[in-house]
Amino acid sequence: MLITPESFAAKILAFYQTHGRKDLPWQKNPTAYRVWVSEVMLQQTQVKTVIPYYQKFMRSFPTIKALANAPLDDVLHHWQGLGYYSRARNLHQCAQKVMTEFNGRFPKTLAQMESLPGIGRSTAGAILSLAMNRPTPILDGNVKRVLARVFMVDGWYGQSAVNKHLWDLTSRYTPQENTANFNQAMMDLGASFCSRSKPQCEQCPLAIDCLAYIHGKTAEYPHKKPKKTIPTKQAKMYLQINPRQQVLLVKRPPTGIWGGLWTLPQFSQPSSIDSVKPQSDDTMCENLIDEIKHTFTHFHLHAQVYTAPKVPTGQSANGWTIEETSQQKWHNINELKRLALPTPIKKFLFRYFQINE
DNA sequence: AAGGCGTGGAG
DNA sequence: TCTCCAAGCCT
Repeated sequence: MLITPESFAAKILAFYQTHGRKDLPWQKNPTAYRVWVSEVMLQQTQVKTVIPYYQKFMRSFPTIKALANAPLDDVLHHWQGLGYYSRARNLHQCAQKVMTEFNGRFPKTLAQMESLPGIGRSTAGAILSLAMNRPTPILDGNVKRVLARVFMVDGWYGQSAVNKHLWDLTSRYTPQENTANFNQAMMDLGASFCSRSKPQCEQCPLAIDCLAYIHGKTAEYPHKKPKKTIPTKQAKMYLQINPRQQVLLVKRPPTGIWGGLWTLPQFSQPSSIDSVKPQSDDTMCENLIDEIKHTFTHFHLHAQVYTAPKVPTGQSANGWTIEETSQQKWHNINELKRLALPTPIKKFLFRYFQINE
């Protein structure tokens, strides 16, 4: 016998009263702007990581108008270290769109909300429910985990059929009343008792209704994503300093890895061959000074950093190709801390030039 | 429909 | 040290 939506909502709302989080920075006077910024920052990012970014961001861009009028580079700088930088670009574009197309106020329908860049179905639902108390469901990782266990949903989240099933479930079980508290509580339950590992089912209000718990299979749900070995990309980076003590940096194209951020001029091997080591060309007078190893979601980066009097241009030997860039510029050393730099590049540069922070 | 897109915390 | 993956969206 499946739990009814009424009973489900009642239990979750009771949980909200006793265990719900009510003091997060974006929860005091939760305007659409505040909820939106927090929700975008929280995409695939933990609360603890987000909080300091959120607070600094709000001090710098207190209103959507201020955000829309800010240079994109400033927004990217505030996003430095958070990752998934297209979020910052979309956030900026979205602010401008809300200003010009919606007179500076977020729309109130789900369809209009979802039409905005960087706002998908779940983020739209979160803004509408948490900031406007409209009865829209959400489906973030926490809600997915709770539902996958309570209803023993088979399959991995990445499969569209599974995602659709979970959307059907959250739509059916999200109440029309008190939707804000319900949605917040579902996320809080998923983040606390119904955690990924070692869930505390004895304390969960849904324990007696939870199919996974009843069958002793909470550890099996949600199903894990199939693991794949990710490739390693080799790269050569060049640290070039001119007589005025400036360093040459390139701005990466808007899309792709590290989109819009400043990094070192870089040669890459399109195909990953782990055994092939890049070879220094003596005529270039290169000096290997450091090595950068960094792991992304879908590949490892293994880069050698060289100092060179001049960065090689065009097609290099052995199939090494220069990475596409949108812009290049000499930067003063003392201005590096104002730029949006990828984390491993920032660590290298700050270490090399002995910059603090 | 499945893969691209960051980083750091947890175990 | 290594694996897994977190308040997803876009293409």
